[in-house]
Amino acid sequence: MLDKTFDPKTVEPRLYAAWEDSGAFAPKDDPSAEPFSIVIPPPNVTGSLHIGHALNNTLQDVLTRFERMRGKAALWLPGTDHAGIATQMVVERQLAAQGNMSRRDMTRDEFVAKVWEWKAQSGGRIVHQLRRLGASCDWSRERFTLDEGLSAAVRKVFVQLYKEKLLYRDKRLVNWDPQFQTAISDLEVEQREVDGQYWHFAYPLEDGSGEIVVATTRPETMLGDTAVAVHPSDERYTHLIGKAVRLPIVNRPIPIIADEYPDPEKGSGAVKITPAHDFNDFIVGKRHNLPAINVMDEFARINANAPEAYRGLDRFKARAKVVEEFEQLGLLRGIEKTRHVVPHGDRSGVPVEPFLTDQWYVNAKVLAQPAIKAVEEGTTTMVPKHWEKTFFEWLRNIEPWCVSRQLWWGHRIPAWYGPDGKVFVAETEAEAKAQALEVYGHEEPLRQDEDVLDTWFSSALWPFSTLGWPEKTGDLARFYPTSVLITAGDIIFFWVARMMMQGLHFMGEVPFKRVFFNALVRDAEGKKMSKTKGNVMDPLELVDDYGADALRFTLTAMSGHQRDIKLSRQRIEGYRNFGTKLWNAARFCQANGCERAEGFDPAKVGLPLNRWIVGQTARTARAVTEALEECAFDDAASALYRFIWNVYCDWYVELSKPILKGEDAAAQAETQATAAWVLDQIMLLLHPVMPFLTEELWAQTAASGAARGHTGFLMTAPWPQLGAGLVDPAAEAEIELIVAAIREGRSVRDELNVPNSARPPLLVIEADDAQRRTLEAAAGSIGLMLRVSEVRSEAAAPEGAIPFVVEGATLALPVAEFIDLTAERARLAKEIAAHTQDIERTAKKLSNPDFIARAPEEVVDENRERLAEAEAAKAKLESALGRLKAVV
RNA sequence: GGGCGGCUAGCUCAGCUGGUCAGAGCACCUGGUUUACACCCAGGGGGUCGGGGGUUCGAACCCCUCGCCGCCCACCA
Repeated sequence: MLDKTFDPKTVEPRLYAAWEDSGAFAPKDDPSAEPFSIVIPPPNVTGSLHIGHALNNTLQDVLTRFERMRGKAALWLPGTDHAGIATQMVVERQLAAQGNMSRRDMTRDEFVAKVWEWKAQSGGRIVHQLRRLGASCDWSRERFTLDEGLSAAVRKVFVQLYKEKLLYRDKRLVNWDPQFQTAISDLEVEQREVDGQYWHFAYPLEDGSGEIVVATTRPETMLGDTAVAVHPSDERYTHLIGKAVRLPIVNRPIPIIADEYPDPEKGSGAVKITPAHDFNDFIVGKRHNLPAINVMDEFARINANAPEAYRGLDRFKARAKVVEEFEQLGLLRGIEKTRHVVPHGDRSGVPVEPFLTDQWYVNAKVLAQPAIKAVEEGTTTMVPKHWEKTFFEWLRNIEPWCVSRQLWWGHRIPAWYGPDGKVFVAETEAEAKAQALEVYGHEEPLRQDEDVLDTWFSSALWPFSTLGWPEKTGDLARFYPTSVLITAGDIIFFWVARMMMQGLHFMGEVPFKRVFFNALVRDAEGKKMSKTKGNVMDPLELVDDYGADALRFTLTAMSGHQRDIKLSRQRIEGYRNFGTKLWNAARFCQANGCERAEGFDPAKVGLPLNRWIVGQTARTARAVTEALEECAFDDAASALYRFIWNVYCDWYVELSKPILKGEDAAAQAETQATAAWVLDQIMLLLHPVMPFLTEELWAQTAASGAARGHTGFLMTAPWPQLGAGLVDPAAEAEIELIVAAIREGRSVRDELNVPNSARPPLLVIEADDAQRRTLEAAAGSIGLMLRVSEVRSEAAAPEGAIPFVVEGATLALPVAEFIDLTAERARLAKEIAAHTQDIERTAKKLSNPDFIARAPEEVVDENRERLAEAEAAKAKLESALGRLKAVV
């Protein structure tokens, strides 16, 4: 006998180990099986499982398990990302904590060795946490973005793009993170609104004839000013164009130039131009051939290009000093408080500095075109659809992608420099040397580029590099393009778009046919979870408290097309209860001898109740299948929930009780077999979402084993394929009538406060023969569920009987002695009012000639029927009310 | 400034290509020791579908407009 409740704590680890040991997570070898593949969004190797991962990976597992059961060769390929900056930070922090040793106190090789050491010890914790969720990844294929195969892929891509001139080295302004002393890409810059001020500085004219006032929020950059720009149409300054100002402090003459860039409406209309420290100024500088004077070093300290007194000063100290000096010089014309946005490094949190350096760039504009086209043509589709707009918006306005990082942890850039600075890009040093030999005619020492690649450069290759590319592996041939990508929307640019670009470029095919963007999980109040707010929900803790299945079902059920999910413990608890409900239904079946019968054919059952539940099962199987095919996870979950709880448990099990406990052996046997068969279908259909509970039930209902035609795990059992032929409309009509009679009858009893102990008969007053037969045949169930003594036909409702109308039939409960007449009058009046409203609305519609003329015929007919039914029901109730009044 | 989402019962949300579409779960109220389940069962109350306008025989659903809420992108003169 099953325990009273399912115990996830003991079952989950046991089952997971058993699945994993059995090899069931690997795709089956059968070459005729259709492939299905998902590559995991590789979590940072430093990461630990958060609720967003739980959502994302639950959905991947649901699809993987579903497709595996459907007989496909299903591969869910796991792995982790080396996460350049994040990991380097973690290890640096750890080093600092341990022995005050900084990365800069050791060689690059020593530091990288430390990181690997760290990775071996504590990296990849997250992949173990994924197992707790039940993730059926093929761990034998697990990859890491820095492992040898993936590194080879990175080098090959770099070299090829370079040869194709889609990757190049360029000196231009980058977003520089002074905290980490590295360039970062546009996407890693976060705009934060902060308090700041404008300082208005007067720059004296060289000829002593006056001054021109400029405003700035970054006074320290004036040390690198090389011009002052005014708008050509700005009459205030026309006469100054071509003259020069003498830059204070620096004491350098710089020209006043005319350019379209300054906005005469803003500030003084004159703008200081610092090409080396401002993106707009850089462009202006190019136009006018201005020198770009870089006045900072990689720590954002003032460098030797500035006057002596400033050298070595931090940018903010320099700022204060510049302001002070302007004041002393009597050239400070004003200070104005402002609130403005300042770009910050998303990892470091410090303001980034536009910085003039040599970096490697990818020509994303070119690579973007096929990616745009693939989505436009639907080769790759996005769910929810609106993400496609976001995708297009970014790709159509894409800028060159800065891919070099001044870090140590990552893929070292495969470029070598000769003594004269000539660059040789090659997959190996040997090749680079060979190239150099060609050029120089003799051997020259080469120096490899110190930088590493943006982490996302390797992530972009993930869908094919993990399958073995550039080798022509069997996996690559079989599983690329992958079937679907499930990811969070916040990395659509970082990752999804770049995979599209690289996948199309190197494989000639999209990396995935469909992308599902899962929502962002927030707390119950809708706030973003964060450690500082203390509202983080730890998925592992939730698994401990409610079981993995409850969490999985919750996340699945809530993952509609919303942008975010508000998660509460209460929800999870509700779905935990759902699991228990099913568990107990199985327990009921077990206690009542419900086992699969050898050779059981659902199409051949005879009892209407059984024909009905078989049909409902077929409908549900179809609904769940279709939903999962469309990534409509919430629809799948709600179809399951409804069927299991509100159909199988609430009605089928209840209605079957008299049969199971009754005398008719044939009916009993058929019902036992049917109940067990349906329960099996339920386990199968629910398994992708609740794998543990269903697998355990499957094992514990082993009495059905032989008849199942499948030995071994539920997770490898075939997905139900139930034809529409199993739906029997006649059986449906019968059960619907019984259900409606019980519902209505209960409502009557409750509203009139008929005591539970009362056992009146249910009288069938007006009904067609079929209805009469159905109700009488179901007397056992109705008796039990409606607490009536019998179901019997009667020509007319006796005095004081309470009538109610169901599917056009009039039934009555003779309970006059128990009831409060006032309550009954109120009940009847309420019913009548509801019908009256319906009648009015429908009649109004039907009296509209335009409606009759223009609405489709079936809609008109439908309304006519509806009106007739409502009028009939109302009439019956009114006569009942009339009789009631007569009695009083 | 540009773009995107959302605004439906107290709360969280379903309602796809306009015609039983006004729903579900939770919460709430009432009643239940019916041997599957109190992590349960039965019944009940509750919404002029953000405001306004329009298209239509008919709009929560389509169009326009306004209003909030949230997100993304751009933007340190």
